[in-house]
Amino acid sequence: MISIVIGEKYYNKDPQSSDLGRNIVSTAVELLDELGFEQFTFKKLAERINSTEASIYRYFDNKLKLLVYLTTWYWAWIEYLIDFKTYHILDSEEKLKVVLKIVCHVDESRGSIDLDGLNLGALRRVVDTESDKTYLTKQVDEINSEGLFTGYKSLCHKIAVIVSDMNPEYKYPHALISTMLEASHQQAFFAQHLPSLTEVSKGDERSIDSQVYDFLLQSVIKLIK
Amino acid sequence: MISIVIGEKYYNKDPQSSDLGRNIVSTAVELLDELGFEQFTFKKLAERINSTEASIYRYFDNKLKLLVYLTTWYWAWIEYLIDFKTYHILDSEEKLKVVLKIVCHVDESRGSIDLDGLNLGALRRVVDTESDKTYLTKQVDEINSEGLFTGYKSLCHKIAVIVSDMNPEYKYPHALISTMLEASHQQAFFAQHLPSLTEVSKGDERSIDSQVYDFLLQSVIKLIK
DNA sequence: CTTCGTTGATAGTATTACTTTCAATTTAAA
DNA sequence: TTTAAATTGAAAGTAATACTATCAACGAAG
Repeated sequence: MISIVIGEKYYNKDPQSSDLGRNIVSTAVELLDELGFEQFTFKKLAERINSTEASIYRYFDNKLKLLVYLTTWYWAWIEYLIDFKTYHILDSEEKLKVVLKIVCHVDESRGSIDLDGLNLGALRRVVDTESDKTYLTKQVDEINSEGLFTGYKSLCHKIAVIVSDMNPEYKYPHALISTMLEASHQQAFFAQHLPSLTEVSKGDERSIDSQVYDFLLQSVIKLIK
Repeated sequence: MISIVIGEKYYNKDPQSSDLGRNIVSTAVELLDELGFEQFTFKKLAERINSTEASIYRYFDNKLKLLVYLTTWYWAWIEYLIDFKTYHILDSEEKLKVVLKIVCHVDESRGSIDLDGLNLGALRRVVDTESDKTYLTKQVDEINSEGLFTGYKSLCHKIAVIVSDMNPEYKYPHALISTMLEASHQQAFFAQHLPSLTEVSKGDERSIDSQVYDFLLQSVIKLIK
């Protein structure tokens, strides 16, 4: 039994320390998935869990911070999966393939898996659609100076190291990986909502996830070599 | 003297048809640049131009639609520049280079250029930071079905055609170009606010814009061949 | 001279994003 | 076992947001 632990700078009171806290987090994921970040409010969340706005504010300053907490949890989980599934792999290229599969959710068992009581399918959709909003705000520098983006940075760096390992001459390992991580969301989103922006297609016999994987793997490998 | 014309589905009343309308649009760009989309309101805009909320609502349904209008204007302008600067070029690779230069704002004369009374520097920053919010919302499908994303789609397609021209075998022209267009914002943003996510650096002797251009050009060319 | 269209001014509503206070209850410590 | 501390719920309040509606003043066009 594993558990993702998130540092205290993300919240006022550790949501993992109480039933109410865990309930706030897991219900927030589902409500964000249903309503989207803009329509999501602490009031609605409070109603859903039969609690009050004031109680939720005791855990999180505001909904942006809650979103930052959730995305950090998500990236920490991805990083855990990477460590777990690649620690025995020696070949860098093989390692990179596994990493991209994890990032693109290829080979993932269907249905809504739960970990720490979180609906991972919903969390993934929330991250796909909303995670960019954690930094596309005038508060970026403030949030960043509090160290709240270290989860994403750490993941990006971990993968960039594999890239540098494959080709120490390659000039843009971090730029490449941040671009690819973003593309993994975007291409899946475009396939669903703006299909003319991508060849990745809902109608294809292969899943969207494996098409995105195909696109990213092919791109990354070719660029590094 | 040229002028970018935006279709009527984007507004209730054509902002180009009156002083007030033009003032709304040009001041909106500056206010969005200053405050960011979340803090920007029609009330604040009305105060800045000594008008009223009600008057602004006569032009635009809400601030999302205004943002969609502005990004559409921006992409239309980029597309105009592409047509203008590449129509005499026969070689596809040469064409693509020019296109990427335009997209990355390389060779652009410094200072805040004005076109149609718009502060293009501010508009560009707004597009870099806020444009993703036009589609990362639960209203995507609705907005898309009204045809309001055709500007971006058309630009993406225009560049994808050049890619297909260079290599008809390449499988992902649209996916590649949408990824690169997004990366052109992101990498510039990361260099400014989250520098550990990219090798593009403020401290470099070359401008951020030309570093991003270098990264994108090198990537795109290598992937197509 | 009249009518239409545009804008400004004012007011009003429901919702959001919080903060504050207080009482009830549960938990943990002495 | 009592006592104090921490947690939550309940209720109320505030300033701002995202609108909508009404009406009067004004200028331009017929």
